[in-house]
Amino acid sequence: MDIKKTYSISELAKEFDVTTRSVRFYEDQGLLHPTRRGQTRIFSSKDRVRLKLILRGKRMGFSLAETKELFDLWDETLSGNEKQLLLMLDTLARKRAQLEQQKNDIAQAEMEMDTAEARCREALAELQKKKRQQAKAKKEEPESIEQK
Amino acid sequence: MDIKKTYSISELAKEFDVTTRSVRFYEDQGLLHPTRRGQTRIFSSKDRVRLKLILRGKRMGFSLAETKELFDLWDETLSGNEKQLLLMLDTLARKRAQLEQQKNDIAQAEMEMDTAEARCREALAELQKKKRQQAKAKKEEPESIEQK
DNA sequence: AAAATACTTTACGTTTACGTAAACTTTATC
DNA sequence: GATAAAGTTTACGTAAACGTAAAGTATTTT
Repeated sequence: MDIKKTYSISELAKEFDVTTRSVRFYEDQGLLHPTRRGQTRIFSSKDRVRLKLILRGKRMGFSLAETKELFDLWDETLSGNEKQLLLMLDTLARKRAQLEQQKNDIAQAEMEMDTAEARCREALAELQKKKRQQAKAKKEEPESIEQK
Repeated sequence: MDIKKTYSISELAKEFDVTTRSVRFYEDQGLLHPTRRGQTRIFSSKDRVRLKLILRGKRMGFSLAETKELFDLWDETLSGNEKQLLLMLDTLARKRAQLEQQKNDIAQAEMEMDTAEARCREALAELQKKKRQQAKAKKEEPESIEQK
Protein backbone atom coordinates (compact mmCIF):
# COMPACT_ATOMS: atom_id res chain seq x y z
CA MET A 1 0.00 0.00 0.00
CA ASP A 2 1.66 3.15 -1.22
CA ILE A 3 4.85 3.93 0.63
CA LYS A 4 3.55 2.87 4.03
CA LYS A 5 5.70 5.33 5.86
CA THR A 6 4.92 8.02 8.36
CA TYR A 7 5.94 11.63 8.22
CA SER A 8 6.72 14.42 10.62
CA ILE A 9 5.13 17.79 10.16
CA SER A 10 8.31 19.38 8.90
CA GLU A 11 8.97 16.57 6.45
CA LEU A 12 5.63 17.20 4.84
CA ALA A 13 6.01 20.95 5.02
CA LYS A 14 9.38 20.78 3.30
CA GLU A 15 8.28 18.31 0.64
CA PHE A 16 5.33 20.40 -0.44
CA ASP A 17 6.85 23.76 0.33
CA VAL A 18 4.27 24.93 2.82
CA THR A 19 4.70 26.13 6.39
CA THR A 20 4.04 23.91 9.36
CA ARG A 21 1.49 26.52 10.33
CA SER A 22 -0.50 25.68 7.23
CA VAL A 23 -0.33 21.97 7.91
CA ARG A 24 -1.61 22.47 11.44
CA PHE A 25 -4.30 24.72 10.08
CA TYR A 26 -5.42 22.05 7.65
CA GLU A 27 -5.67 19.62 10.53
CA ASP A 28 -7.63 22.16 12.52
CA GLN A 29 -10.09 22.46 9.69
CA GLY A 30 -10.50 18.71 9.60
CA LEU A 31 -8.67 18.08 6.35
CA LEU A 32 -5.84 16.05 7.85
CA HIS A 33 -6.01 13.51 10.66
CA PRO A 34 -2.56 12.77 12.01
CA THR A 35 -2.20 10.45 14.98
CA ARG A 36 -0.11 11.45 17.97
CA ARG A 37 2.92 10.10 19.71
CA GLY A 38 2.63 12.03 22.91
CA GLN A 39 1.98 15.52 21.64
CA THR A 40 3.70 15.18 18.32
CA ARG A 41 1.76 14.68 15.14
CA ILE A 42 2.45 11.65 13.02
CA PHE A 43 1.21 11.83 9.47
CA SER A 44 0.33 8.77 7.42
CA SER A 45 0.81 8.41 3.70
CA LYS A 46 -2.92 8.94 3.42
CA ASP A 47 -2.39 12.34 4.99
CA ARG A 48 0.39 12.95 2.53
CA VAL A 49 -1.90 12.22 -0.38
CA ARG A 50 -4.53 14.46 1.08
CA LEU A 51 -2.10 17.29 1.49
CA LYS A 52 -1.19 16.91 -2.15
CA LEU A 53 -4.87 17.06 -3.05
CA ILE A 54 -5.41 20.11 -0.86
CA LEU A 55 -2.67 21.99 -2.65
CA ARG A 56 -3.82 20.96 -6.06
CA GLY A 57 -7.30 22.06 -5.08
CA LYS A 58 -5.93 25.43 -4.13
CA ARG A 59 -4.18 25.81 -7.45
CA MET A 60 -7.50 25.02 -9.11
CA GLY A 61 -9.22 27.70 -7.07
CA PHE A 62 -10.95 25.46 -4.55
CA SER A 63 -11.41 26.65 -1.01
CA LEU A 64 -10.38 24.48 1.89
CA ALA A 65 -14.04 24.08 2.76
CA GLU A 66 -14.80 22.70 -0.68
CA THR A 67 -11.93 20.29 -0.52
CA LYS A 68 -12.99 19.16 2.91
CA GLU A 69 -16.49 18.51 1.65
CA LEU A 70 -15.05 16.27 -1.02
CA PHE A 71 -12.91 14.41 1.48
CA ASP A 72 -15.82 13.87 3.83
CA LEU A 73 -18.07 12.85 1.03
CA TRP A 74 -15.56 10.34 -0.22
CA ASP A 75 -15.12 8.89 3.25
CA GLU A 76 -18.84 8.40 3.58
CA THR A 77 -18.96 7.00 0.09
CA LEU A 78 -16.61 4.26 1.19
CA SER A 79 -19.22 3.18 3.70
CA GLY A 80 -21.05 1.74 0.69
CA ASN A 81 -24.41 3.22 1.54
CA GLU A 82 -26.48 3.58 -1.62
CA LYS A 83 -27.62 7.10 -0.90
CA GLN A 84 -24.04 8.23 -0.37
CA LEU A 85 -22.94 6.55 -3.56
CA LEU A 86 -25.56 8.38 -5.57
CA LEU A 87 -24.71 11.64 -3.87
CA MET A 88 -21.08 11.12 -4.78
CA LEU A 89 -21.90 10.46 -8.40
CA ASP A 90 -23.95 13.62 -8.49
CA THR A 91 -21.16 15.63 -6.91
CA LEU A 92 -18.66 14.23 -9.36
CA ALA A 93 -20.86 15.32 -12.23
CA ARG A 94 -21.05 18.83 -10.89
CA LYS A 95 -17.31 19.01 -10.39
CA ARG A 96 -16.80 17.84 -13.92
CA ALA A 97 -18.93 20.70 -15.12
CA GLN A 98 -16.76 23.05 -13.12
CA LEU A 99 -13.64 21.64 -14.71
CA GLU A 100 -15.17 22.06 -18.13
CA GLN A 101 -15.77 25.71 -17.36
CA GLN A 102 -12.19 26.07 -16.23
CA LYS A 103 -10.91 24.42 -19.36
CA ASN A 104 -12.93 26.86 -21.43
CA ASP A 105 -11.57 29.75 -19.44
CA ILE A 106 -8.04 28.54 -19.94
CA ALA A 107 -8.54 28.01 -23.66
CA GLN A 108 -9.95 31.51 -23.99
CA ALA A 109 -7.09 32.96 -21.99
CA GLU A 110 -4.58 31.15 -24.15
CA MET A 111 -6.12 32.51 -27.31
CA GLU A 112 -6.04 36.01 -25.99
CA MET A 113 -2.48 35.57 -24.91
CA ASP A 114 -1.66 34.42 -28.41
CA THR A 115 -2.99 37.59 -29.94
CA ALA A 116 -1.42 39.71 -27.23
CA GLU A 117 1.93 38.10 -27.90
CA ALA A 118 1.53 38.58 -31.63
CA ARG A 119 0.86 42.27 -31.14
CA CYS A 120 3.88 42.59 -28.92
CA ARG A 121 6.09 40.98 -31.51
CA GLU A 122 4.70 43.19 -34.24
CA ALA A 123 5.33 46.28 -32.20
CA LEU A 124 8.85 45.10 -31.48
CA ALA A 125 9.45 44.43 -35.15
CA GLU A 126 8.32 47.97 -35.89
CA LEU A 127 10.80 49.31 -33.40
CA GLN A 128 13.58 47.28 -34.92
CA LYS A 129 12.73 48.58 -38.34
CA LYS A 130 12.94 52.14 -37.15
CA LYS A 131 16.27 51.43 -35.56
CA ARG A 132 17.65 50.00 -38.77
CA GLN A 133 16.44 53.01 -40.69
CA GLN A 134 18.12 55.31 -38.23
CA ALA A 135 21.35 53.39 -38.58
CA LYS A 136 21.11 53.61 -42.33
CA ALA A 137 20.51 57.36 -42.20
CA LYS A 138 23.57 57.74 -40.06
CA LYS A 139 25.65 55.78 -42.52
CA GLU A 140 24.66 57.98 -45.44
CA GLU A 141 25.12 61.19 -43.52
CA PRO A 142 27.64 60.31 -40.85
CA GLU A 143 28.15 63.77 -39.43
CA SER A 144 25.08 65.00 -37.63
CA ILE A 145 24.45 68.67 -37.94
CA GLU A 146 23.68 70.45 -34.75
CA GLN A 147 21.24 73.26 -34.99
CA LYS A 148 20.33 75.64 -32.21
CA MET B 1 -15.56 49.21 -32.14
CA ASP B 2 -17.30 46.57 -30.14
CA ILE B 3 -20.79 47.62 -29.10
CA LYS B 4 -19.88 51.25 -28.46
CA LYS B 5 -22.44 51.58 -25.73
CA THR B 6 -22.24 52.68 -22.13
CA TYR B 7 -23.53 50.84 -19.11
CA SER B 8 -24.89 51.68 -15.71
CA ILE B 9 -23.55 49.91 -12.68
CA SER B 10 -26.65 47.81 -12.27
CA GLU B 11 -26.69 46.82 -15.92
CA LEU B 12 -23.23 45.40 -15.61
CA ALA B 13 -23.97 43.84 -12.24
CA LYS B 14 -27.02 42.10 -13.60
CA GLU B 15 -25.36 40.93 -16.79
CA PHE B 16 -22.47 39.30 -14.98
CA ASP B 17 -24.37 38.35 -11.87
CA VAL B 18 -22.28 40.25 -9.37
CA THR B 19 -23.30 42.85 -6.84
CA THR B 20 -22.90 46.55 -7.44
CA ARG B 21 -20.73 46.49 -4.35
CA SER B 22 -18.26 44.27 -6.16
CA VAL B 23 -18.20 46.51 -9.19
CA ARG B 24 -17.49 49.54 -7.03
CA PHE B 25 -14.83 47.59 -5.24
CA TYR B 26 -13.15 46.71 -8.51
CA GLU B 27 -13.11 50.38 -9.39
CA ASP B 28 -11.70 51.20 -5.99
CA GLN B 29 -8.89 48.75 -6.61
CA GLY B 30 -8.14 50.38 -9.92
CA LEU B 31 -9.42 47.61 -12.17
CA LEU B 32 -12.24 49.59 -13.72
CA HIS B 33 -12.25 53.26 -14.72
CA PRO B 34 -15.79 54.47 -15.29
CA THR B 35 -16.37 58.12 -16.14
CA ARG B 36 -18.94 60.14 -14.24
CA ARG B 37 -22.04 62.02 -15.11
CA GLY B 38 -22.42 64.07 -11.98
CA GLN B 39 -21.90 61.44 -9.34
CA THR B 40 -23.06 58.43 -11.28
CA ARG B 41 -20.68 56.02 -12.85
CA ILE B 42 -20.79 55.42 -16.57
CA PHE B 43 -19.04 52.30 -17.76
CA SER B 44 -17.64 51.92 -21.25
CA SER B 45 -17.54 48.72 -23.26
CA LYS B 46 -13.87 48.56 -22.37
CA ASP B 47 -14.91 48.40 -18.73
CA ARG B 48 -17.36 45.69 -19.64
CA VAL B 49 -14.64 43.62 -21.23
CA ARG B 50 -12.42 44.15 -18.23
CA LEU B 51 -15.14 43.04 -15.88
CA LYS B 52 -15.49 39.89 -17.91
CA LEU B 53 -11.76 39.35 -17.66
CA ILE B 54 -11.80 39.98 -13.93
CA LEU B 55 -14.43 37.31 -13.39
CA ARG B 56 -12.70 34.82 -15.61
CA GLY B 57 -9.51 35.50 -13.74
CA LYS B 58 -11.30 34.75 -10.52
CA ARG B 59 -12.60 31.45 -11.85
CA MET B 60 -9.04 30.62 -12.80
CA GLY B 61 -7.86 31.37 -9.30
CA PHE B 62 -6.31 34.78 -9.99
CA SER B 63 -6.46 37.46 -7.34
CA LEU B 64 -7.68 40.92 -8.16
CA ALA B 65 -4.16 42.19 -7.61
CA GLU B 66 -2.78 39.78 -10.21
CA THR B 67 -5.44 40.78 -12.68
CA LYS B 68 -4.76 44.43 -12.06
CA GLU B 69 -1.09 43.89 -12.69
CA LEU B 70 -1.92 42.39 -16.04
CA PHE B 71 -4.22 45.26 -16.92
CA ASP B 72 -1.65 47.85 -15.97
CA LEU B 73 1.07 46.00 -17.77
CA TRP B 74 -1.01 45.79 -20.90
CA ASP B 75 -1.82 49.48 -20.76
CA GLU B 76 1.84 50.32 -20.51
CA THR B 77 2.59 47.86 -23.25
CA LEU B 78 0.33 49.84 -25.56
CA SER B 79 2.64 52.78 -25.08
CA GLY B 80 4.97 50.91 -27.39
CA ASN B 81 8.06 51.30 -25.25
CA GLU B 82 10.50 48.48 -26.00
CA LYS B 83 11.23 47.69 -22.39
CA GLN B 84 7.53 47.34 -21.66
CA LEU B 85 7.04 45.12 -24.68
CA LEU B 86 9.75 42.77 -23.54
CA LEU B 87 8.40 42.76 -20.03
CA MET B 88 4.98 41.86 -21.36
CA LEU B 89 6.36 38.99 -23.41
CA ASP B 90 8.11 37.70 -20.33
CA THR B 91 4.98 37.95 -18.25
CA LEU B 92 2.97 36.17 -20.90
CA ALA B 93 5.46 33.33 -20.86
CA ARG B 94 5.15 32.99 -17.11
CA LYS B 95 1.37 33.04 -17.27
CA ARG B 96 1.48 30.34 -19.90
CA ALA B 97 3.50 28.18 -17.56
CA GLN B 98 0.87 28.74 -14.92
CA LEU B 99 -1.85 27.68 -17.30
CA GLU B 100 0.12 24.57 -18.16
CA GLN B 101 0.25 23.69 -14.49
CA GLN B 102 -3.46 24.22 -14.20
CA LYS B 103 -4.12 22.03 -17.19
CA ASN B 104 -2.06 19.29 -15.62
CA ASP B 105 -3.95 19.68 -12.38
CA ILE B 106 -7.24 19.45 -14.19
CA ALA B 107 -6.18 16.41 -16.16
CA GLN B 108 -5.06 14.69 -12.97
CA ALA B 109 -8.29 15.58 -11.24
CA GLU B 110 -10.29 14.24 -14.14
CA MET B 111 -8.43 10.94 -14.05
CA GLU B 112 -9.03 10.58 -10.37
CA MET B 113 -12.65 11.42 -10.83
CA ASP B 114 -12.86 8.71 -13.46
CA THR B 115 -11.61 6.05 -11.10
CA ALA B 116 -13.75 7.41 -8.28
CA GLU B 117 -16.80 7.23 -10.48
CA ALA B 118 -15.95 3.73 -11.60
CA ARG B 119 -15.69 2.58 -8.01
CA CYS B 120 -19.01 4.16 -7.20
CA ARG B 121 -20.67 2.37 -10.07
CA GLU B 122 -19.12 -0.92 -9.09
CA ALA B 123 -20.32 -0.53 -5.53
CA LEU B 124 -23.77 0.34 -6.78
CA ALA B 125 -23.82 -2.69 -9.04
CA GLU B 126 -22.92 -4.84 -6.04
CA LEU B 127 -25.83 -3.40 -4.14
CA GLN B 128 -28.20 -4.08 -7.02
CA LYS B 129 -27.02 -7.68 -7.21
CA LYS B 130 -27.74 -8.19 -3.56
CA LYS B 131 -31.16 -6.70 -3.99
CA ARG B 132 -31.94 -9.03 -6.83
CA GLN B 133 -30.82 -12.00 -4.81
CA GLN B 134 -33.04 -10.96 -1.96
CA ALA B 135 -35.98 -10.61 -4.32
CA LYS B 136 -35.30 -14.06 -5.69
CA ALA B 137 -35.11 -15.53 -2.22
CA LYS B 138 -38.47 -14.00 -1.42
CA LYS B 139 -40.00 -15.47 -4.53
CA GLU B 140 -38.90 -18.98 -3.68
CA GLU B 141 -40.05 -18.69 -0.11
CA PRO B 142 -42.83 -16.13 -0.29
CA GLU B 143 -44.00 -16.34 3.32
CA SER B 144 -41.38 -14.99 5.62
CA ILE B 145 -41.15 -16.84 8.88
CA GLU B 146 -40.96 -14.63 11.88
CA GLN B 147 -38.84 -15.90 14.69
CA LYS B 148 -38.66 -14.22 18.00
C1' DA C 1 -45.44 67.28 -3.91
C1' DA C 2 -44.87 62.67 -2.16
C1' DA C 3 -43.13 58.31 -2.87
C1' DA C 4 -40.53 55.06 -5.12
C1' DT C 5 -36.24 53.93 -7.55
C1' DA C 6 -31.50 54.12 -8.56
C1' DC C 7 -27.49 55.85 -7.41
C1' DT C 8 -23.82 57.64 -4.20
C1' DT C 9 -20.18 57.83 -0.11
C1' DT C 10 -18.56 56.41 4.38
C1' DA C 11 -17.48 53.05 7.29
C1' DC C 12 -17.58 49.17 10.16
C1' DG C 13 -18.23 43.85 9.92
C1' DT C 14 -17.05 39.13 8.11
C1' DT C 15 -14.81 35.07 6.18
C1' DT C 16 -10.74 32.64 4.55
C1' DA C 17 -6.19 31.28 5.05
C1' DC C 18 -2.86 31.73 7.06
C1' DG C 19 1.49 34.95 9.67
C1' DT C 20 3.64 35.88 13.80
C1' DA C 21 4.80 36.03 18.53
C1' DA C 22 4.88 34.07 23.24
C1' DA C 23 5.47 30.62 26.32
C1' DC C 24 6.05 25.68 27.01
C1' DT C 25 7.46 20.45 26.35
C1' DT C 26 10.24 16.82 24.29
C1' DT C 27 14.00 14.98 22.00
C1' DA C 28 18.65 15.16 20.20
C1' DT C 29 23.49 16.95 20.68
C1' DC C 30 27.58 18.68 22.75
C1' DG D 1 23.28 18.71 32.40
C1' DA D 2 23.07 22.70 29.49
C1' DT D 3 21.57 24.04 25.22
C1' DA D 4 19.97 23.83 20.84
C1' DA D 5 16.43 21.92 17.63
C1' DA D 6 11.90 20.55 16.64
C1' DG D 7 7.65 20.20 18.25
C1' DT D 8 3.39 22.00 20.76
C1' DT D 9 -0.77 25.27 22.21
C1' DT D 10 -2.84 29.76 22.62
C1' DA D 11 -3.95 33.76 20.74
C1' DC D 12 -3.81 38.04 18.52
C1' DG D 13 -2.84 40.17 13.72
C1' DT D 14 -3.55 40.62 8.68
C1' DA D 15 -4.76 40.84 3.64
C1' DA D 16 -8.30 39.92 0.30
C1' DA D 17 -12.88 40.40 -1.26
C1' DC D 18 -16.51 41.64 -0.50
C1' DG D 19 -21.37 42.15 2.89
C1' DT D 20 -24.14 45.20 5.16
C1' DA D 21 -26.04 49.06 7.13
C1' DA D 22 -26.61 54.22 7.37
C1' DA D 23 -27.48 58.38 5.47
C1' DG D 24 -27.63 61.29 1.70
C1' DT D 25 -28.63 62.86 -3.53
C1' DA D 26 -30.96 62.68 -8.03
C1' DT D 27 -34.44 61.28 -11.05
C1' DT D 28 -38.60 59.29 -12.35
C1' DT D 29 -43.31 57.92 -11.44
C1' DT D 30 -47.81 58.62 -9.40
